[in-house]
Amino acid sequence: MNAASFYAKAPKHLVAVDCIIFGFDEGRLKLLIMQRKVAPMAGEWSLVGGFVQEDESTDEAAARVLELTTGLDDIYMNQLHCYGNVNRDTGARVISVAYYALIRIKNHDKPLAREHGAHWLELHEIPELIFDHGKMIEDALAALRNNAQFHPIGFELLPEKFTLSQLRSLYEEIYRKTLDKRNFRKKILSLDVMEKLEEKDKTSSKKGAHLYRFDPEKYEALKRKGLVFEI
Amino acid sequence: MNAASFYAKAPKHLVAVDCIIFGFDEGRLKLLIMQRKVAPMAGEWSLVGGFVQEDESTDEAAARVLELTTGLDDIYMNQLHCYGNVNRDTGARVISVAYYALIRIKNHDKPLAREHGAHWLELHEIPELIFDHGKMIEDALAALRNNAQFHPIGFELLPEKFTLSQLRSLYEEIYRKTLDKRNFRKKILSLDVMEKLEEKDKTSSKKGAHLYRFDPEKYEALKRKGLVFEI
DNA sequence: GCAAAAGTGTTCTTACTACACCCATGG
DNA sequence: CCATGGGTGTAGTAAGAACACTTTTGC
Repeated sequence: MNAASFYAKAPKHLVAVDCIIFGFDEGRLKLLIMQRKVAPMAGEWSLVGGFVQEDESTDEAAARVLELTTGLDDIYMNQLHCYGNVNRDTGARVISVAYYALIRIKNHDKPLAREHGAHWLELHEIPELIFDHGKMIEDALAALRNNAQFHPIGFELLPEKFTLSQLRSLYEEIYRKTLDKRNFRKKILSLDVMEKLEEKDKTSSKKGAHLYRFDPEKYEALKRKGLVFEI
Repeated sequence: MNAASFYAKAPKHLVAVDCIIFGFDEGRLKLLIMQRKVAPMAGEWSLVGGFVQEDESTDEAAARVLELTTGLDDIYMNQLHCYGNVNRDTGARVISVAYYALIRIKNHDKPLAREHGAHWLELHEIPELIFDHGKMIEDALAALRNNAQFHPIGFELLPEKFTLSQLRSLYEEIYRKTLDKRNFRKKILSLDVMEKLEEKDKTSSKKGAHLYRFDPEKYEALKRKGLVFEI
């Protein structure tokens, strides 16, 4: 077989990207989902997605789709899985590559999201979704849990400056269990990957809590020492 | 936009699967790689792969491709990652979904593999591969290491009956470090996921070593107790 | 002065690490 | 009888889990 027929003989497929967009606000993990605009399943709840174009990688397609609904670029994004069942999309055979993104919910373009019919919902509020999108969310949550344990990705969900209480309640949300306040502080501070700021946050207590900032250089130093971030 | 044009307007892509096939033989981790038959890059070393057909899922395509070269079905296989860069394949734009497979090297159909120009090579013998296949192997090794630590997948690479020394040397290969004999035995036996057989294997010692067999039911019992397999 | 969240240490238990000798057997 | 790999136990150390009170300050 020559090269031309090798490639020419092979079938072509629609390839989509779907984004599981996590945010953290008011102490709760949230997901950005939207109401589908086209048939089949128009009006039903769905993840944010789109087709991969000729001139873009799947990563680029996911970033484009994300920016279209949130106005954000340069955000943390990870490929989750490629969903390739023949009948997963009832409108046509579509292979979908799913990505999960972690965004600072305060930073996103709220009017733009509204315009696209997108809404932030807490995990327990998520309605039934089209196709295999429910499974995608389930898988993304599992991946987020695994990933958060050994990589400093939690910080992607918090504002740049945050208190230890906020950080702890984020991990409590991710792991769905309460964490001992003293042990958590001891552990995260022992890793020495954050800078302690002079400023205090007084929005949630009269005493005020110190603000911290994740320091990528300190994290690199930790890795150079051969130690692993684990929380 | 109506449904017809929504799907019709989207571009279609060639979608391939590539398999990183791990085996374990003579105390060494090995990979099955082959010499490519078609241009471009004919004759160069490559992973085993093929195009996803209209009527099969990506998982099915990977299983088909694997069976074509090894004669084996019902083998352990995991999706690794979808590689979607525009120019990753120099012959055409091809999106590739990579899978890694763990096989019992003794069981595969050797003549069939030879017929396809496939060879088992140790990790340090792997030549430069076409496209991004080298990166795929790197990623697969990292995934194998992560996965082996918390899931009982090592057993997929060993014969049904194996000695503790074989099991330990497999983990030494995967982790690329020596493991203390006594601590390893203590740890793996404490998990209680293997059945100790009466038979002994005398091929590598005069005294003979007890054979063990992985017991999926014992593993399920471990999980029910809320404990995690970790080695 | 009191409510509400911030901040702080110690003890106990458990799991991992390091380490060296005897055993059984085929040749 | 000896060379070879199989098999075993203990002591020290480090990390995680459990747990309660004092501090600050706005109202």
